Amino acid sequence: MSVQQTRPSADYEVGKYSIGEVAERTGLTAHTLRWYERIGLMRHVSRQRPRTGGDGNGRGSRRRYSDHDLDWLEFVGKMRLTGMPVADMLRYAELVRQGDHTRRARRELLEDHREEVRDRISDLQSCLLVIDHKIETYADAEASNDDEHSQAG
Amino acid sequence: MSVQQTRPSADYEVGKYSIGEVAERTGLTAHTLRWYERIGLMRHVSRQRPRTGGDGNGRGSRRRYSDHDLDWLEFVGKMRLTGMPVADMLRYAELVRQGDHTRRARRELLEDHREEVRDRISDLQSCLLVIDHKIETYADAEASNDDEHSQAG
DNA sequence: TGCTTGCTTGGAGTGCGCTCGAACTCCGTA
DNA sequence: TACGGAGTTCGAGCGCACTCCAAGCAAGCA
Repeated sequence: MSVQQTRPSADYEVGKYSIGEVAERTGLTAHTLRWYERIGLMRHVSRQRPRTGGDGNGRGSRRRYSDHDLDWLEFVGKMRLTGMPVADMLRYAELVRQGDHTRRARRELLEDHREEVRDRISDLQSCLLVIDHKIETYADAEASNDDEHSQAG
Repeated sequence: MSVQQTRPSADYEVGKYSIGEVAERTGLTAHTLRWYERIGLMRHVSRQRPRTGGDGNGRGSRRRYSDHDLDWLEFVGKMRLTGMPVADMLRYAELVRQGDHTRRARRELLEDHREEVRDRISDLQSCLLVIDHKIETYADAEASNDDEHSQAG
């Protein structure tokens, strides 16, 4: 679940999972996984070289996702769930690729996003109160079997 | 703020506000207000009859929004903010138009939506923890000036 | 050898919620 | 009477985040 800075296991970067398996695990479609790679939201996923030769990059070569890839996808999934635009995630991904000296920028990006998420939560909570109130009003009206004729509602 | 079943004031339904005023008050654009009406998300807004005659419905007649319209727009705004799809709000609006016998259906629709909002809030809260954790990790790394070379992060 | 299943590519298409444009009308002020 | 500004209509266009398609490749199995 965690996206860590280092990994104990040596095969953390080894391609193990087909696109189908990853789709199933992440809930994303294979289409979306390929699209993420195409737009640069994921680094280039390693390919399985076909037995019939070639360098593993021609048509017909297959993606093999590593645990590292899965961790990244999980993180991306969380960010998407919080409504971070793909463009911002791309920016973050680029910072990661640029190396350690971008850590401060990444942290600031996340801090800005955290503020947005907090705002969003409080928006939702205040809307929830409105919904609760309205449901209560309906429940009361049903209970008392009244039949007033307002259009508001 | 409230969308009530009845209103004390007799002019609650009287058209008072131009589309520009309503746009300013609600934060929606005039385009969006007209679009809401077109798709049926608002009842037909009353029109100001031009002095040169006509029935007030030709090209050039102007919308006049009432307080009732503003209340409805505010409610719609809340629902939009919580991510209710326009199609669902349309369904709700149609139920309102159909009259009091649809109150139960409306309540159920709102209850379903409330569940979604609650789920959304808890999603956001759990994502917030992940973001917090990640920011902390970055802050620690910055504080200790370390320079490990992982790609994850 | 053929068949099926799963994968590959680049590019086109989709659904949502607006957003904008063109051409026109009305109203108030000079 | 002219002009600017706000409003009208219908319909086309846009940005986002996918989603799908056509044509072809690869591997397993009968």
